[in-house]
Amino acid sequence: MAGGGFRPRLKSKRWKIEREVELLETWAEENLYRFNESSEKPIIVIDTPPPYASGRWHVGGAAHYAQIDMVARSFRMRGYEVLFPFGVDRNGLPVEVQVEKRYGIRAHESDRIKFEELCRKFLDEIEKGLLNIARRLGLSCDFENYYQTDNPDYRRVTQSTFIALWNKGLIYEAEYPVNWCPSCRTTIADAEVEYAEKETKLVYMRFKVKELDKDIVVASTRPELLCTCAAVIFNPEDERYRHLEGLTAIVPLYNREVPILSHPYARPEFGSGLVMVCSYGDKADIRLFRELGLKPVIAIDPDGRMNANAGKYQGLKVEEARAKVVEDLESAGLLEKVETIKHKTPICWRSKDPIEFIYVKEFYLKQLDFIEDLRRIIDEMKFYPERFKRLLLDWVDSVSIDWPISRRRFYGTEIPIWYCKKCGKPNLPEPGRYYKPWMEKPPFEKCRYCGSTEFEGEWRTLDTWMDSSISPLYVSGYMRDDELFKKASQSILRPQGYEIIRTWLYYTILRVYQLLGRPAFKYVRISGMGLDEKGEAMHKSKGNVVYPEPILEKYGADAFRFWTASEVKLGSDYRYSEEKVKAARLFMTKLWNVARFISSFPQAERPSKLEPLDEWILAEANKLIEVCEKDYESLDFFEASNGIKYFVWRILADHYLEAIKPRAYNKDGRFSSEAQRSAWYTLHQVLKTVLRLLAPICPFITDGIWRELYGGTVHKESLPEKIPVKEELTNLTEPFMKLNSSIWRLKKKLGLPLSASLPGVVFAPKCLEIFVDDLKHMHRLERIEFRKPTKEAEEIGEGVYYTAQ
RNA sequence: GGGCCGGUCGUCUAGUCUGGUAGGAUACUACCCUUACGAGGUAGUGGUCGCAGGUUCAAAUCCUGCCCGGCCCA
Repeated sequence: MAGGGFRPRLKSKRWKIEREVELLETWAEENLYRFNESSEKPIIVIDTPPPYASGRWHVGGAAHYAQIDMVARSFRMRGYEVLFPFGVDRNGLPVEVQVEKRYGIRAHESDRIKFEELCRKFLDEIEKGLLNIARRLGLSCDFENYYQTDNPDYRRVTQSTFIALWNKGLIYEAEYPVNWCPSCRTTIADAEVEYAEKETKLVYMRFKVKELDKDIVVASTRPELLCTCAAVIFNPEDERYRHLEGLTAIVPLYNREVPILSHPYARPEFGSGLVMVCSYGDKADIRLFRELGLKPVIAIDPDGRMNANAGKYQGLKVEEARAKVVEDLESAGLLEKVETIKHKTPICWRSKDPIEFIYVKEFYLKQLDFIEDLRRIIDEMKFYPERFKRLLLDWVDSVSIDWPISRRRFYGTEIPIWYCKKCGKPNLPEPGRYYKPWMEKPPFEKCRYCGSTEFEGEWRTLDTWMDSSISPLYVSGYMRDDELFKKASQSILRPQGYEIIRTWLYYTILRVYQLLGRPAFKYVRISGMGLDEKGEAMHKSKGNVVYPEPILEKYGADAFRFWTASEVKLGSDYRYSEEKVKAARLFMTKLWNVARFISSFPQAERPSKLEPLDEWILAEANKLIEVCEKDYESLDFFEASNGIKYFVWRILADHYLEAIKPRAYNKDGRFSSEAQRSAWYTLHQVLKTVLRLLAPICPFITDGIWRELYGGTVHKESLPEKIPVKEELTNLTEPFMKLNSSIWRLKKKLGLPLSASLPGVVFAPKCLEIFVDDLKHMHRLERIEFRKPTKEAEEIGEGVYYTAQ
């Protein structure tokens, strides 16, 4: 074989992006990622976040799913049977809002059956796009069996869990003040409330004190709630108002008498230090009414208008009433002044409109009773990174009311209840099928309480988190495949972003605990958010959304995936940057060409004795294996991807490949055939190691190379095992690389091309003597000595000397 | 007001747990044309590590206070 004739088996000079699409087809044909239920391997279930089908994925979303796929693939290569389902979340308010917008209709005024159809049509369109991009990213899910949270089977399971919890006595109906979104016309849970800093007017109003012939000034941002004012409070420490304790204030415009009390909630420095307590301006009001034993008056209707309790303001919207009240106070001489302040206002997470607190009868799921248990079982789950466990526990600690689970909306899982027309009591069906009480006859004849036969079906739906919070149960076979459920349900991994810890994660843990009495997850993996190039969250309204499709087309899915793996450590927010995807693409080219070079040489058996340099690169490869294993075990890809890149580019390509070229080609037979075969063996060994380590991150190029050079698919391989070599050889890496750099620098200084021979003597560190043959030919050295340099020798690098004589 | 995360070459970041020459990517400059790769290679320019104190022989790293940005909770 000496003397040339080496041609790369990989022909193209570059990894072609079209090959990715071909490989997708190959994988599909080969059913490569099918879950084998009867496998003997340990099972891991990945509770993939079902993306919400109300919009397209931006690069952050796509990156997140690519990472989850890396988790799935790395588990597969670590010897697990991986159940990696793909689901689409299609329930709930967001889609209704979009459909209302698109068709200019209001759900409350539309025919429900038609409205449902419009929602489904809209969802189908969006879903198609989601599935396309998910496939194109190379997600190794079983796309033939993806689930939808609005299909009858999923809704059947949601309803069954509702019925089960009802039978356990965990669900009750009650009339409490709730967070109410007037524009969505529904109750929302605390977890769905956001806060926005808004400019608000702080209105200073004059109240008369009945017992004294004197006015007091009360400041409020909600003057329209004067009609509900039930008390005026001041801070007990506040000297200014101590004398008012127990007196009576007279509410302006309404002339109602209310007590003046002291309570620490009033902050002396805010406004005048006097606060009016209304039902209900904010959450604190709710608490104060309860603590002070006040009687609430409700003045706002579900559609956000003032009712009869507001007197002359009846029928006005909240903002209109506010302006009118201020006007009237002014003309009555009761307005002291108005200040503009910044104020955190609670808003609805979907409509972004301010929420109100009104009395509504809703169904509640008990959660306060479970706080202690939740704390305990959360502690049993393993979090990556660990710090996010704290975040969840903090949320658990802040839960203060039970979870309102009924929604006055339409596109969701129906609450499976029929009310007896005679006695009004709720009758629930047996679990087992999907019920639509608003349009179906009940599956029973008589009321179980009074025996009457006339029923009225419940029209409301469930909070969509009632559906989402059973996703791990659904995918692991709960109520669908008992065999699978038994094997799989205690080994579930939840990957998700930190922004839905208090919703999806919290609710799932609560629900699974209530249903099964055990932790929902073994592992929880929490990732950061994808931001734009400036580091800001992407929002349609901000116009800074970047979509992944053109990027995948331009740079390929592997480059995109490599970018997301190597950008930041797990848990940190990551910025999208086209420059970085481009850089990842360059690495794909580099890897391809490394493989292309290696593909010039035949695969050889391990020779009885490896050349020292070959053993050294294998020792470095072993180190890389360790780094990757550790990273994959912690469900992260940052260290692995960067380690692989550094190894392939900076160590393997720059130093090892350059060093062994003379020996691998062995053009004039200066090396023994055994030494040559040692290089051949090592080259392929190292390439195979790299391909297997990188396969979870870049499944296309690694499989492309593997199939062409080694046959079969890399995706059926395990992660590589270390090859037994002397590990301490890695101590030579730094001196070896420094020596090479020194000589390259020297040749440059002397104006010699790198291919020229070097006439003088190089003095190198003693430890590198074992590489002498390779070093000589690599740099075309006349003489290299591993001893103390002579006096004339000049230092050309750390520990490296040269003299022309 | 409280909690968490972050502030490091022009830009994006690693290093902080476990103190010891601040590493990479990108951009920029010069050179090379070496039988895998010019979508390469080699070499180079560029940093008072947010600010002020403290501990230490030694601080990007540990401690205290402050400033700025983001997120979450009151």
